Amino acid sequence: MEVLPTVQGKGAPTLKDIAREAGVSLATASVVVNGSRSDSEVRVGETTRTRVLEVADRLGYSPNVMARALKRVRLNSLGLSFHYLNPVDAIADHYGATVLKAVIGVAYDAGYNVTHFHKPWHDARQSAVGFRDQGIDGFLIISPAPHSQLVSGLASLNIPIIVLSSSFNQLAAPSVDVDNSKGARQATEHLVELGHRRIAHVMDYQTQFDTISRRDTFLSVMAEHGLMVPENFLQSGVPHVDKDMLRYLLGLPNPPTAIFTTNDWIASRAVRVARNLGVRIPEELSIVGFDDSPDARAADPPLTTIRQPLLEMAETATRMLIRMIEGEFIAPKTVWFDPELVVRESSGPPSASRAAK
Amino acid sequence: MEVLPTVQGKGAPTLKDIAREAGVSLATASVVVNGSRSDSEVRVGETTRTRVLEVADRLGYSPNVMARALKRVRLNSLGLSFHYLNPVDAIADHYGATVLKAVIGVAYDAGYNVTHFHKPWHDARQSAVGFRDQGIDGFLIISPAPHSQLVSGLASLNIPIIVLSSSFNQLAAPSVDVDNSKGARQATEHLVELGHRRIAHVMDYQTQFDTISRRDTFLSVMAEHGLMVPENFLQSGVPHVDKDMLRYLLGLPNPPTAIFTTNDWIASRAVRVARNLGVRIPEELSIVGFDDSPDARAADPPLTTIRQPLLEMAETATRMLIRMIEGEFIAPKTVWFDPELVVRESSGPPSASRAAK
DNA sequence: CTGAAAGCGCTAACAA
DNA sequence: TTGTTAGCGCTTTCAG
Repeated sequence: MEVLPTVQGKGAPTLKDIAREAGVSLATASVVVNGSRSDSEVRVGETTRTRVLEVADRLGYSPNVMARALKRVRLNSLGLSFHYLNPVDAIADHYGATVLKAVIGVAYDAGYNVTHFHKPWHDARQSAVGFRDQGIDGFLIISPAPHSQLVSGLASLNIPIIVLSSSFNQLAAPSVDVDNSKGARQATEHLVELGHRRIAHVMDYQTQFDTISRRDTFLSVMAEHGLMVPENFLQSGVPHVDKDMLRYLLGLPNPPTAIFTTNDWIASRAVRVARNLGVRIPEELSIVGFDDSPDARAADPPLTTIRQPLLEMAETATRMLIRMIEGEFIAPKTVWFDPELVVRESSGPPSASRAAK
Repeated sequence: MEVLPTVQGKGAPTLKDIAREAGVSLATASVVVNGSRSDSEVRVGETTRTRVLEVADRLGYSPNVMARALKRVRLNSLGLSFHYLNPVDAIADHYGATVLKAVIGVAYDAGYNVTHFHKPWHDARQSAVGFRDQGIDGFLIISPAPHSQLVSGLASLNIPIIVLSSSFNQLAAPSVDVDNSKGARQATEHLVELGHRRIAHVMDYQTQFDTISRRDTFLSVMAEHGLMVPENFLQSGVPHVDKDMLRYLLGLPNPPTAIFTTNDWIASRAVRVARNLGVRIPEELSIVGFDDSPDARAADPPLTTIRQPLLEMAETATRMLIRMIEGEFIAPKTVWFDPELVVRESSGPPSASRAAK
């Protein structure tokens, strides 16, 4: 029976062991075991090499990452810091799961592993310092708060970082984001082209950057078309669209014929509440969301929405990080991804009677 | 060739730096900086101690985890291996996000961080060896396949591991799971008590362990009550309940008056398809799910379901792992969590006409 | 109370 | 082609 290697620290075979066993020097063993230099094939004789490899295999050797790290080689390890502090909810689930999937996939393919860092962000400058020696090569910061000191802190320490989904100005690091403004424009123009004139907007009550950008663009586009948006057409969900809000909106003297919401989660809630209120969609009310999350398909009727290519975005961010880590210079700019209008069944032309002023 | 600076190589102050700066020896600095022995308070003079601390603070010192690890101290780091290979879908989203939240929360409170490991599982024995020196103290394995070699491999290496959501027999490690059998019993008996006699079951087409256990218990309970389950009342979603299946089920000479599904996702699909088919729920058809995921609440009507305390389960698993890592012996048994029947609006007594044979 | 010294496992000059 | 050697930053006896 083979001798089972044990946990690190409990006598796992070391390079020294295999060197002794194979009758070569430590250095030779090292070179063989991790084809260090490209010319290593030449450096070590074929017989020696196979012998060493054989021993390494027999002993169940695997290099001690920690020791290797001490030599200031890259650790091939990414830090990931999610910034959705909210309790798990429908949005966070999908967003987080998608991002995680992308990051892990790309990292794995590139030979990196990813570890979570969730130290408290208050006192972020301090945290940043703490991260430095945690043994990661770079950080991916997911959706940090607008003025996150974590970003500036890490950046000032010269740690490679990429920011995802939070591309405010003056960001001290490269970032990846969807073009929220373009998406909001697509949504608004879609509705306008269908003939809607009275369009309401419902946003999350949290003042995230993307949320604001979507609302502002909505307002600009409406203005460009000479359409007025009454003050009370601008609502905030808490964070869902509740019956009262919708009833209020639809009970106005000149009710909206369409609603553009800041995300699919809110939109799908709105659809459901509307249906329970006996409002037919899209005949009596059009609703357009944002994200194209599973909520959009699951809604009944399925949502017209703005697709955000989250998976690709996260993959791109991860690749950028790895390139930075591997020495490439990447300017602290934002890579914008184009959103895409996905027309499903929750939007249509306003009915003649309602469209009439 | 140049060696690119890694995060930690960036000229961060070392213990040596602070020792020199404070005019003490390396050893003293070490003792002060990480109150090593319980009697360290005594070991170092108060003045020296404050001076060292002050310098450390001023220089922004933080210990190099890698170097410390070399000394075979615990690394305070957990490995996490998710086993949901499927593309991100609604179930995986919520399951994964909840587990991750629990694990990270508990780990953080205990001063551990968590890193993802997703090396290929085929060739698991090999992978296990590879994990050993990755610098983690223990592994949390989420929902491994029934005969995962990863589990046995890791176990044989004597690495502390805990398995979540996959408690088949002969497991070589402690595990945490919901009592699927009890849950299926609650669901089935709920339906029987409401007066249902013809109950169908729809499961995922994947043969996961929990799925099988739920179906088998459903059958046992039905048998205990002397109720027959025709062969064609046992269906598999692909993985959703499609129109045809439901139409088939309801079109049978003696159609079921209720359906118990293997999870909420399938149940919520079923509810929606039924509604589109013009079937009223629960008057004409009762549907009971499993999990109490967000899908259950989001369904219309909201689902009666079996609540699985996933967050607590994952937290418990993490705590167990940490206890193992810290030296406590934990027997390789399963800790079962009780499921709980949550009655909402998707279940009710069968209507008189349909209940009649 | 404090310092000197010996490594942890590995890599990379530099020798041979 | 191979071996020797000097650390990486830290902890920890063991002497002063």
